[in-house]
Amino acid sequence: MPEFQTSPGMRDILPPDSARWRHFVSVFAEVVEASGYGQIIPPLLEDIGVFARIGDATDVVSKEMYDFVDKGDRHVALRPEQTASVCRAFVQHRPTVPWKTWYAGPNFRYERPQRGRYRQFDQVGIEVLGVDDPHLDAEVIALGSEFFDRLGLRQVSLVLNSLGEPDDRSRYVDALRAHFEADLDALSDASRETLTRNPLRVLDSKRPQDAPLIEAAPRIAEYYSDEAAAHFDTVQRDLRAIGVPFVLDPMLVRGLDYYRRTTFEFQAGTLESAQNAVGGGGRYDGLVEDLGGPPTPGIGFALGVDRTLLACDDEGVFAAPAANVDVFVVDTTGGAAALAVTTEMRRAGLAADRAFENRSMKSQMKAADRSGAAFAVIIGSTELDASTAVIRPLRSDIEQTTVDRADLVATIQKVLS
RNA sequence: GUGGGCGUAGCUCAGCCAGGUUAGAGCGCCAGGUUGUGGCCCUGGAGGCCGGGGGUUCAAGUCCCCUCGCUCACCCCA
Repeated sequence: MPEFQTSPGMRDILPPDSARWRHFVSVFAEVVEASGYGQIIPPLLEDIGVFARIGDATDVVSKEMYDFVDKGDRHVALRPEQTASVCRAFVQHRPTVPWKTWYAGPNFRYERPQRGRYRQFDQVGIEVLGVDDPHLDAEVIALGSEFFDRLGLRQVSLVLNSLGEPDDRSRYVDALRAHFEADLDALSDASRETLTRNPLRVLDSKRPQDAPLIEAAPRIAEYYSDEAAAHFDTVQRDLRAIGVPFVLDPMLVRGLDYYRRTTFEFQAGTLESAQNAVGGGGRYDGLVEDLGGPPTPGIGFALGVDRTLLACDDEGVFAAPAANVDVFVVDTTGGAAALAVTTEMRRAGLAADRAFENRSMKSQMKAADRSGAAFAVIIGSTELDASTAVIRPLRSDIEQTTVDRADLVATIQKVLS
């Protein structure tokens, strides 16, 4: 074992995996920028107070924060998510609304790593601030669906719920607590523990023991105000109108305290139970105010890059990695000719690679094969003396040809097209 | 934070239960067979303090304890 390895829950993304990582982000950027969203790049580090507003009842804040005191005695934390940062930025810069933003980048949570869960994990997402309109909820949700579609992932389902207005939500939480406390013995130990911190999350328990009591629990819909009910109705009608399939789940309660009204989650059908959520979001109308700004409605979602890529693997979305280069230059005369030829090709816009250390032709040809290049250009002493080069197709049975060095780049460009 | 499984070559793993001379395989890598040509085949080579520490023993990759790491699950979340 080497002396140094990646810290727990951190990992290197190596080629060729890094290529699909970049592809993922660029597809996302295409989808949301075509809908008027602009990229925001918040810092990785914020005053810990920014994230504390996510909610004391959440593990994300209470146990999983990567926080420390810096040399200036500031208590800071690596961001566990980006929504709070976006809201902080809104309060700080006061852009005109609607403020439609997207982001991509790593977040940090100090948890035990497992499949699809890392301490440093990447998310892409969008946030819209300053608009209280159910049609926006529908747009945001639809963009998430559109992205998975564009990525090529098929088995993703959209789960939808509404937590009601804050008042509705708190009346419901009270009712839930009363319901569970009336029959505390029937609840699992873990859920009893959850109940004291956040009664809503008991609904999320997957323990069979809890199923009957959860089934018998009051439903959030019974506590909606007229406004909340109307808002949610419109969102559902919108989604049907534009052909975005979804399933309602009154038990969908998202983990972060700031959610209210519309909440949703994207679940991958190929991933097993607990880690099947590849993305989630909802309204967080009070968050900007909590951070010291004016009352401002907000909605957004975040998608987990790692988990979505796991789902992509299961569906074989990224089949064969593409070749890195068009041409591989084999030079058995010392290597200077390969330098000249690859440089000329690169300046002409071709992707070209070569071997070093003056290896044998056999060795260089093997490297050419491995590179995935469509053609090898071979320069030996004969070609060097005659100012020519051999063009050898590597992916077909076509005969190799010899061309003048002066015509080499033009010829390659022609055969590649 | 809790529990299970696993740490042996660059990678995937065998060997451990029933300790015994020099620790293996496949793939990958390098070289040669092929004095100018990749893939297929053949031959050879490099590459291991068997995760680390302690213990038992004449003897430990193998048994025991501790520790670190990875992994899966719980919890929580993306």
